[in-house]
Amino acid sequence: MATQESTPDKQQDRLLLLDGHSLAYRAFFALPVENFSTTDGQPTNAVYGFTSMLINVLRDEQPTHIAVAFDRSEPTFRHEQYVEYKAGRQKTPDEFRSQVSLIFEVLDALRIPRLSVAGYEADDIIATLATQATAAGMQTLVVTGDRDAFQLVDDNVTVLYPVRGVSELTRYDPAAVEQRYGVPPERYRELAALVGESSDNLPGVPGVGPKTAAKWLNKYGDLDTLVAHVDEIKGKAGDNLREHLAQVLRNQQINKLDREVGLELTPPQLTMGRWDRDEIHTLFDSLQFRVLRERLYATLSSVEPEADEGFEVELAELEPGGLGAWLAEHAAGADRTGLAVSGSWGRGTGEVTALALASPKGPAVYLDPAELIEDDERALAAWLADASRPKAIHDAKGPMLALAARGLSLAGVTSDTALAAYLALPGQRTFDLGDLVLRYLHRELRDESDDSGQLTLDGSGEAEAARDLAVRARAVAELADALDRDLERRGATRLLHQVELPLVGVLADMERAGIAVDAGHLAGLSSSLGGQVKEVEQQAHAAVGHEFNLGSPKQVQQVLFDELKLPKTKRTKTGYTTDSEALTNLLAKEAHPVLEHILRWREAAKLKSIVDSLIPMADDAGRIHTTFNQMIAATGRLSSTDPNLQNIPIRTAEGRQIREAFVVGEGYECLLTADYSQIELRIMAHLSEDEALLEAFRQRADFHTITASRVFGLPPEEIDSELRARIKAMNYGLAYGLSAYGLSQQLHISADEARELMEEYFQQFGGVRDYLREVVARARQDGYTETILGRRRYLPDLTSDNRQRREMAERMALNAPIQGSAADIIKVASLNVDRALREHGLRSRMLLQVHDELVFEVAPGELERLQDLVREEMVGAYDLRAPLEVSMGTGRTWQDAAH
DNA sequence: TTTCAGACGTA
DNA sequence: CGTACGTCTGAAAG
Repeated sequence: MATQESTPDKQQDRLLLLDGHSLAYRAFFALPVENFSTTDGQPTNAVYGFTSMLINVLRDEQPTHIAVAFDRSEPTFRHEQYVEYKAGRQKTPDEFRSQVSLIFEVLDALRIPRLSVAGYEADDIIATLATQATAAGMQTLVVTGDRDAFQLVDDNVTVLYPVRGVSELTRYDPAAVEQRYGVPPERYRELAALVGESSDNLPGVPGVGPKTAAKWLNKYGDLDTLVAHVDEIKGKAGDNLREHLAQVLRNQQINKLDREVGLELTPPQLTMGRWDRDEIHTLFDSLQFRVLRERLYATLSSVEPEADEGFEVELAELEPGGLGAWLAEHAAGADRTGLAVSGSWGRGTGEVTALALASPKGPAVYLDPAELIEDDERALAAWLADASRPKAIHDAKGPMLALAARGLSLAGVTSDTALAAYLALPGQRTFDLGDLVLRYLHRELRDESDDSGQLTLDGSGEAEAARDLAVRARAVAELADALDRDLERRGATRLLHQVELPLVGVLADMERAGIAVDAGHLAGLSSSLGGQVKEVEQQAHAAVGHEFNLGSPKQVQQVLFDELKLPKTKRTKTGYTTDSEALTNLLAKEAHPVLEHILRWREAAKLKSIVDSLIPMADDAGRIHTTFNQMIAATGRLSSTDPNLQNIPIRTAEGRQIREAFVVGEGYECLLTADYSQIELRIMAHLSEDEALLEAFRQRADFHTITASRVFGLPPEEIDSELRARIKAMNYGLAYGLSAYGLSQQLHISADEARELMEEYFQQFGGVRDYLREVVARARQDGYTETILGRRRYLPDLTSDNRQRREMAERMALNAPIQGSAADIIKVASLNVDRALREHGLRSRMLLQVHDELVFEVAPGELERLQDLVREEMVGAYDLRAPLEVSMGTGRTWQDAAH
């Protein structure tokens, strides 16, 4: 017996056994073959699903031993016992058969042993190996889509059974089997014999399901005893049992797994060999598995032990006045200095409590700006503002605001590690320095210097805080280098250096400027809306005859559906929706006055809450400062918080009154708004190169009318508002992955009409359809989409076997290049406008960015020059095949400046 | 106090 | 069964 492989374990060996056929077969039916084929037509859905599952289970279970068992095509001993075994099964489709050898190739490339024995099924091989593994003191994990394997489950053997496709595995240990089937694993065979297994053509007792079978087995203890007492069973089920007893006993024979198959390898020999990276690369390339390849590499590297070192810092102790010399010695070269700032920031300002600089060579310094003497402060200011002194910092905007509040400016930031990580991982919502350091450097964000703790200044936490900040500065410096390499690999270096990094300062300036509000106007709105809310509330209560909370969807549901018995609306997780769309539809069917009251109340209450949230936001100068977040939106857009000034109402007249509260500030002449017209549609035309769509833009008349005129074959003047509205919905909906069903809902037309409309649209604009298809197919291959500036969005769900998730990812893939390219363009425009304002020495300033709109505060006498400059920079931000157009408006208030 | 769901504001 | 966000509110969970 070969025993040299088995190690007297300090940690128990874990054997992973997979049933190759059953898993591949599952994958084959779970993944649509249209989406999983190579460009030359080889179907890969089964290989893909199998390999994906294999990678996941390697990652999650980290087995020490592994093998994959396969069935043979020859008949098995079960056929000898029962000729009808597995009869009536559909012949395996050719598309599946051709993939089995590909799976062999994958396993061979990964050096994973595969086993099959003539006359036996994969299950028997697995049963044999699991039995031997237990005897050898190993833990076994069986991954299979065949329920017969549940009979193997015990304290040492666990079955992982796929649910819903191939992406999720349920763990069956003895307790889980018992909970699911009501019998312990050793009784599972007996239960299956009673219930039957249709896929094996083993009929059970008619009318007996798992529940009844479990009840019987639990009552009598086991199948033999049940058989002995078969005459006691009452009812129809009892009659059926007696009638089908022979069948049950035969089932029990057949579903018993053979644990003594003769095999060439024993469990301790089932090790994963050293695999060749190049071989994997070539194979996965030929299968066009780019995403999977990355996942595989990530999985195999994650198996490597995670180093848990910290950082060493040598903290310099400076004499007062010594900073200039220290900086000259340690932070004057072309190498990057790590910078960490502590303090607080927000609402366009901030406060620095401390700084740490980690020099490229090693020594670090900790500074309390409040305690610096004038010379040192001057040296620090000069160094921070010196663009030729490269710096790395994590999330620079806040520190910039805090530094600015002390009159310090920050330049020369060649890496913002948070921003860089956002470009690498745009779907992530937070970019914690500690997490990134762990991910990229495999290190912990903690002090590991020999002398740590030695340098206690006064027993307070100050020394520790100093070291912590210095560690952050050192970590940022090292992380910046790792991220530089990562971004280079992802093709995002230019985007970082030419767009995102310079934008940080522009955003900080906008936040610092804020926008003036008319406090009196807001107060007036609040009270008038408050009056309306109260009034409508009373009307609503009167209409139903009692009080209820209009703000509670739950109570509204109760009133509408329980008390008033109005027709049920679309389901939500917890009940029936009461959203405005549903209530409006309800109103058309069954007008009850309370419906209107609810709608009006909601509208007024929403507006009031916006107004009331704005009022306390104004600073002493009467200005409101938002915070722009540059690292939230997965598409590359900015977002705005605290307050969100990107969703100030504009659609309704009442809402627009809120815009009137945003006014030009003292010392300025007026507000100017400039927005791109139909930027997303222009981008769609540009990317698709659809000639008809490009031509529609060239005509420079109303775009929706022109496109409608093409679709309906009518001259533009005969396009009424109804027809225009339909095509407008199409035009916009396309970029969101709108379906015929969705279109029909939105336009209140039948699904057939909607389908026809889409058909007619694509007859004229077929290039758009081709483009949208292509963009998804390409993203599936690459694993990501890309904008015009190379901003990526990673969409692993494009290959999910869950239809809902996959289709969601497909819509994201359609939209991301369009929305993201628009974000790229307005970012470039903001940068160029900002630069031009300074070059021309204008005092006017940029205040807000609202996705396709920029808002400016115009200094006296500068309006005309500003308009020219803004138009030029916005139009020139990117050369689209459907050239960018900008419309502008001016006025005392944001509302007046609308156009 | 925190978290979730539902509703609704914007592009 | 149309993308991307943020905020408010009530209600449930801690």
